[in-house]
Amino acid sequence: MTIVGIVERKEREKEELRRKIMTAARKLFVEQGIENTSIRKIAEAIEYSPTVIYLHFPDKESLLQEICREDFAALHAAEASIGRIDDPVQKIRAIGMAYMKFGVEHPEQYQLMFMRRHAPPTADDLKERGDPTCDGYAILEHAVQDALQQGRIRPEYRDLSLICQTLWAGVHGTVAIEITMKSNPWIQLEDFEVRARTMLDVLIRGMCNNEPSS
Amino acid sequence: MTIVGIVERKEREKEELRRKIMTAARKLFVEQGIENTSIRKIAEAIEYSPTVIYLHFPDKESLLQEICREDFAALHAAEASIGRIDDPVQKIRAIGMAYMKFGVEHPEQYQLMFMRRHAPPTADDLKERGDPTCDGYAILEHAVQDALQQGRIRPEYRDLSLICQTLWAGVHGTVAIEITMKSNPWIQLEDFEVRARTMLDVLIRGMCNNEPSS
DNA sequence: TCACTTGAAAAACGGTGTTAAGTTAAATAG
DNA sequence: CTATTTAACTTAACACCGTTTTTCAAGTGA
Repeated sequence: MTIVGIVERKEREKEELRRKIMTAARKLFVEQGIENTSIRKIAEAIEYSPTVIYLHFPDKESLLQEICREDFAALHAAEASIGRIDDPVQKIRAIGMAYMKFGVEHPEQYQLMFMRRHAPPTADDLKERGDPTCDGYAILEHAVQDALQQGRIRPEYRDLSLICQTLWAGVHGTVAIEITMKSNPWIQLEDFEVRARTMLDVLIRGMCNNEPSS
Repeated sequence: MTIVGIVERKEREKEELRRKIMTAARKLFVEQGIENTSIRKIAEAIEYSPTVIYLHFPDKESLLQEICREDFAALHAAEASIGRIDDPVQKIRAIGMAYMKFGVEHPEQYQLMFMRRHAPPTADDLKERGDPTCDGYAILEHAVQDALQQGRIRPEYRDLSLICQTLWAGVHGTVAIEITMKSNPWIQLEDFEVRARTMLDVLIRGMCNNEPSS
């Protein structure tokens, strides 16, 4: 006769192993880079055979996406941790700064999230759960919405998502260049802090009505 | 007795094969994507054994970089083909547009050039030839220099390379997002043309002194 | 005890970049 | 003309990779 708890213990163990895989994988990503991290190395790190990974994830891409999902949550948390800022333009600035800071402090995760072509939508995945990226994106959208409503945005920009995507492109470009070109001997980049601040200044000045500059 | 021409013919043939490898490789990159292009596939395309490629390039990375170098020349040509524009700010706008156009029209090449971490500098390569990227970059630098001298840049921006890198980050972000996120079902991007134009407007308005907007 | 499910591992498949060892044809020297 | 060297090229192999199939052993239910 089977004790009731036994199946629960099994599920718990299974979940534990899944977690073990994901944390080991992320650790390897961060320490050795994404393309140097193989299924076999992950398996070795957790002291299991490579095949057990396939009992928890259909393929490597899914494992990546699952890690990605958690990292999106981390980015969301970073943005959400910004205290209440009443001035929506200052809020936008703070969000942009938090975004870029996250990017350079977690370059491997950032590459996973924003610098890889994503796999086509598997239809299942489409309905299963909401867009993982939109949490963080929604925070920006909200701030921009506020700015729009308070008449802080220049009149020629009325399209919310166009504004957001332009801001996003600016900060993304700054982070992406830092990650990609940091080790490039041909280009000597200015200090990242300075570039980040300059980008935000330029974007905000270019999009917003003239206000007392920060 | 050795005919003089014979060694030259050999060199010519060797150079021909080298060219054949590079054009086949680029063709495969463009048609099937970078990560789907293997040494073996390139070899098959030119109807030689895989090893012959290693007689012309020390490794795959070097082949990539060599192709990269040619593509930088193409980008340079695209920027250089811009006609003479006297207004330096308009010139900057045109350069930015040409850059972004090149990026979306040659996404695989663009990824090769600007969206991969480059290998560490092999010391030999350092002295051998100049920076391949600086040709295109120099054009932008020149235009910004003009704008600076003509007092078209806001007084808070005096550092030439900081200005250039900020502009670059903006247009790069726009292109990179287009390439990476085009196939992402979660995000529906605005029309690329619109985003590109908006980015340039915002950057220029944010950096330049107020002038009659274009 | 015996059949059956289940979790994990071993082995294998087809692919990758790369290297070492052969082969073969051309160019040279005597 | 013939022998030898050289160069171009291929074949075979190595060590990886992601993934699938097969095998195995331990636990479960009757």
